[in-house]
Amino acid sequence: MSLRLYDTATRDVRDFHPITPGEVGIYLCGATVQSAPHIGHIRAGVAFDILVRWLRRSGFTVTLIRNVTDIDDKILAKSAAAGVPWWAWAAIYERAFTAAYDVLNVLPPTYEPRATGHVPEMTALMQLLVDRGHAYVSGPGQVWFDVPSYADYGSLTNQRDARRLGGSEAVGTGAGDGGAAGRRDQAADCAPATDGEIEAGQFASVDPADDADGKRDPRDFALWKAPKPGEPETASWETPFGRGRPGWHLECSAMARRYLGDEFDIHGGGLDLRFPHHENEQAQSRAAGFGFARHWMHSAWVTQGGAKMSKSLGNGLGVTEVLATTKPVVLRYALGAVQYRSMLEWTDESAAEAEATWDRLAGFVTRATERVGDVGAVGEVPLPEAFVAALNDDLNVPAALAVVHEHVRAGNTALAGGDDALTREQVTAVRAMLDVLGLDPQDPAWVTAGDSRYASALDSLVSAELSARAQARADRDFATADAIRDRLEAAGVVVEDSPDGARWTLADH
RNA sequence: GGUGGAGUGGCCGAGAGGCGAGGCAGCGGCCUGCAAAGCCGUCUACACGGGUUCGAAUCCCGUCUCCACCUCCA
Repeated sequence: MSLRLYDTATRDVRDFHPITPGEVGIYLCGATVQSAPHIGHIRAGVAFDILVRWLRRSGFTVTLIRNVTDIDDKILAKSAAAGVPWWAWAAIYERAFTAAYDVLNVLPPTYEPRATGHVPEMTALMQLLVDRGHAYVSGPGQVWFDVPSYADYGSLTNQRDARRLGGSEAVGTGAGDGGAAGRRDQAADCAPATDGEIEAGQFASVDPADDADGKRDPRDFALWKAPKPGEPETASWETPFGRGRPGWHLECSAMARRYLGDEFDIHGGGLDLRFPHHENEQAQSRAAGFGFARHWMHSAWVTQGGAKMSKSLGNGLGVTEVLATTKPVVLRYALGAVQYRSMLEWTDESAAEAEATWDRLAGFVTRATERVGDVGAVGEVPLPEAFVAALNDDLNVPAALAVVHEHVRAGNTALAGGDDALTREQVTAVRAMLDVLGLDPQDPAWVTAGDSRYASALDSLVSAELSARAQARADRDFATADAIRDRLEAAGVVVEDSPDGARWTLADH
């Protein structure tokens, strides 16, 4: 059974076959570094990290390009308000994103290009579009993509019929079959009464400067933006079309081509990027003559109270904020445990549940490892068939975790029954599976590095207490034994008795 | 108005025509001096109304509710 992935463009799950056998090129829309990352951003990072890990585990060589948008309207506005150079502002948040990805064990991309470093590539792409009649210059530094000139506009998100705002081309193209024509007519029938209203509402919030700058069709979008009064000199670049800065969409088309070629396998990002960002990217690249992405993947949001977490709503839960009360590995578990196309509701309860479940998984691995010893690297050990099938089915992580839990149960039973061979077998399988999800409890990423002298001193002290407690228990002096346990608990040390004697761990909180 | 998605047990969350996913919480039991951890059992659900079928959570028709995108967003 091979990998099957949902494709946003075709709206179905289908077999994934890379252009070059054995190699996969992925372009992932990364952060616009204008503010600190919230857990929604990181969910996307984790979702695609699981994809990358799974592809690699399946034998593919993966090239992951995740961009950084380090120039845009909000970066300019916020940095100006703060009295900080825009490039310094961008750098602050780029570091914040990198730190968040790292702490959650999101593997670094093969390369992480910045928009500002790719002006030549963007200029070349614009030139190509102008030459082919798909872009026009309305003034110095102001370049637009000509939507009506590109008949296939709207194909990614199926918006063709809806976007009649600028003229008849998009509606009139193609013969279409009877059914499609019927649907169009139906849409047209109920349109006139509300058309004007939609149009007004639709573009009410568009920057007035854009309209004033000679856009021919309301749907046309900026490839290059002329500098606005008051913007810093450093925020614009010289091009044959005049001085200006990149439009949001152009950079991704240009960088994807630079690092992955004219056509590549997978383009990913958050669901909210589908339109207009990805629709526009595809239009630019295909109008320029390139195949661009063959497969589109979009991860769903993290919500709170049913509402999407977003910068504009201001309800984003910062990664730093969450990590104050939640272990990084638990946050990763919580963000990764739901299938990537499902909304993930974040509550205190969901975080607590993730912690309880994680403790069960990690607890087994810890106890089993103490019993049978470290089983070593698990990156190559065979994975249970059901686990493989689950991930091959559009990365069905919940189903894959069900397999993990079955093995944990079998492992716990083996552990309790003293069957070391079986325990070893199960802990190996459990770790191998969790490793694919970036959640191997023995992964160095999750080990809190501390001064080993502290650990060693603490172990000596706790061991002494536990020896005293063991003696008290042997003497059936349970009052003393329990007092020792209570004292340790008050100090944040949790004691668990087992047939092999007492073991201790540090409490989570 | 257009486009896309969702409604599953107390909660989270897979599944997508027949063989009870899994987890969390609760309850009962085993184990334990007591706990903790673990194991076993238990709570048998698919928004609503029709229909198709030997059989529907799953397919079809209709209805209701919710969410998102269409403007910057992961």
